[in-house]
Amino acid sequence: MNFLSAGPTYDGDVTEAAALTATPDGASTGGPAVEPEGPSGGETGGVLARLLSGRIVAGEFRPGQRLSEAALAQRFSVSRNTLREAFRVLAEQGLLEHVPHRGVSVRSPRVADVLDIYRVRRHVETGVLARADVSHPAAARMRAAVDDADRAVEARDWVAVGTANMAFHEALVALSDSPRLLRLHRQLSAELRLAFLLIGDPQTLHGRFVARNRSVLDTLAAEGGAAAARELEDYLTESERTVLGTYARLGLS
Amino acid sequence: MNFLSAGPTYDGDVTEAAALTATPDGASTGGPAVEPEGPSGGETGGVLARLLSGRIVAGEFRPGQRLSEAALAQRFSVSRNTLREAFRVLAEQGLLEHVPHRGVSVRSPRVADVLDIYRVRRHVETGVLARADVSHPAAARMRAAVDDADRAVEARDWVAVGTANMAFHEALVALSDSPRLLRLHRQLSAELRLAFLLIGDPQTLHGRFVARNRSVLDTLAAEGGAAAARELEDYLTESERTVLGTYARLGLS
DNA sequence: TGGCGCAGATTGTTGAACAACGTGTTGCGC
DNA sequence: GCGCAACACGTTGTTCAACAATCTGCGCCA
Repeated sequence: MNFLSAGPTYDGDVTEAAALTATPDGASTGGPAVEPEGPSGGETGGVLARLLSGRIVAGEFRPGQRLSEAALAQRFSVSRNTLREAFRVLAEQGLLEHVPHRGVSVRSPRVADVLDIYRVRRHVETGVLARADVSHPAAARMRAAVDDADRAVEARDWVAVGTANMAFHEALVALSDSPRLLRLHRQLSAELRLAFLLIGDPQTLHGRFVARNRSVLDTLAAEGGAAAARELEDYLTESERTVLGTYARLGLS
Repeated sequence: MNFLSAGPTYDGDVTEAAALTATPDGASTGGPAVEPEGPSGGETGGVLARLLSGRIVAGEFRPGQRLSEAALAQRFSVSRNTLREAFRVLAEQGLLEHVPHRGVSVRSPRVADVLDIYRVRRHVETGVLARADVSHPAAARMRAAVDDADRAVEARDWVAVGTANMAFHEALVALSDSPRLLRLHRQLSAELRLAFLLIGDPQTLHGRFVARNRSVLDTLAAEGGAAAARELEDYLTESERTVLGTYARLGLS
């Protein structure tokens, strides 16, 4: 049976061609950060990759889910070839998994991936923080993210809490003024978000660490980068333990 | 004038279809490293990307050179669509630069890129070294790379010196057991090699630091990771200064 | 029950075609 | 002669249809 010809099977729009005419979302949180990089452009391939990336981390395609070339090509009104170019980009970024004659699926991070992601995050974030300059513009963005998170917690808006949390850590890495570290961190965040999608429950995962963000920031201002880095390391390790615990409880990987 | 129709203009083979049937080269230096990752597979797209990657870092395509889709597709006997998939992979890795309606060209690192690459290298390599375990298998690979480099210096084989030098640093990062750090480092090395190709002169760039590799390794064994990390940091900074000096002398970027 | 083979579906890749965009050139007016 | 617009050409962006190769699920037979 060919389910491609059955139009009414879809839950959403039949096609989403309009989504490709404009940039899907800001992708980044803050204003004019470092970012002189990126595969940006105006052509469909790059736009499609960013669009898909946003949909994936938003949970529209769940971890492990297979993405059919024919179905998605029709859904976004692009050719299979153009879609495959976007697939290659996202596979290279670690969001999709490509198995040669079996197509692509949304990456489903294993325990080993979670361990590695947190190891690199600790490595990068503590290193950046230890060398950080408190007067760097990104420090103000960290402060703003903490304030946003507080407001979101008060409003019980856990999605906004998660967004503010990610903005905090991204601003933290932006302290380094390194486009490559920032890019690496974005990819790690995206991968980690897949792990969060896999285990669900954004409240406990994000909500618990809002106060600690503020604490790290205060320590940075009061005692300097080294002390803040030590605090951040403990914080990240505890976060890792929470995620791994949930993995174990759910019997994953 | 269309130089595509002029067959005898080529210096090499007219087509290189045979190059796609087998893996081009080991890509990695050592044996079974960490590497559970990678867009590997058996299909042409992935093989082609690795093949092109090897050619680029080997200097067959020079930094800044434009890569015509039609010409390369014919040269490697693949379709433009397949070639474009490989282009997207390599652009994502930072080896190629993609400008929307102007095609791809080999990335030509600017001073800002060199600064950033060395910053991240220092960040990663010193961090790994500081936490390193001397009994890790990768330490033996570091030792082997140092020995190889010595032999290559004696034989005045500067290409082999460069290879051994890169093997040393890759083994160093492998001490972390982190696939993501290793992957990041490989990309940084590839980008840095583009900078070396841009300024030429591999002898002074690689040959000067062979002895220091051994020294770092000895310090690691004798005094531990922290001391070795400090030494490596100085070493990398001096290497950076050499590269930037050459950039300035040549009036680049 | 357990393996075999077959049919259907999906991916991998190709070639041709056309639209869209950049670039260099020609020719015009000043 | 010089600046500038129109044009022609080459290249990239994208689509479509087709076919080979591979995977998957199912029925069949022993």
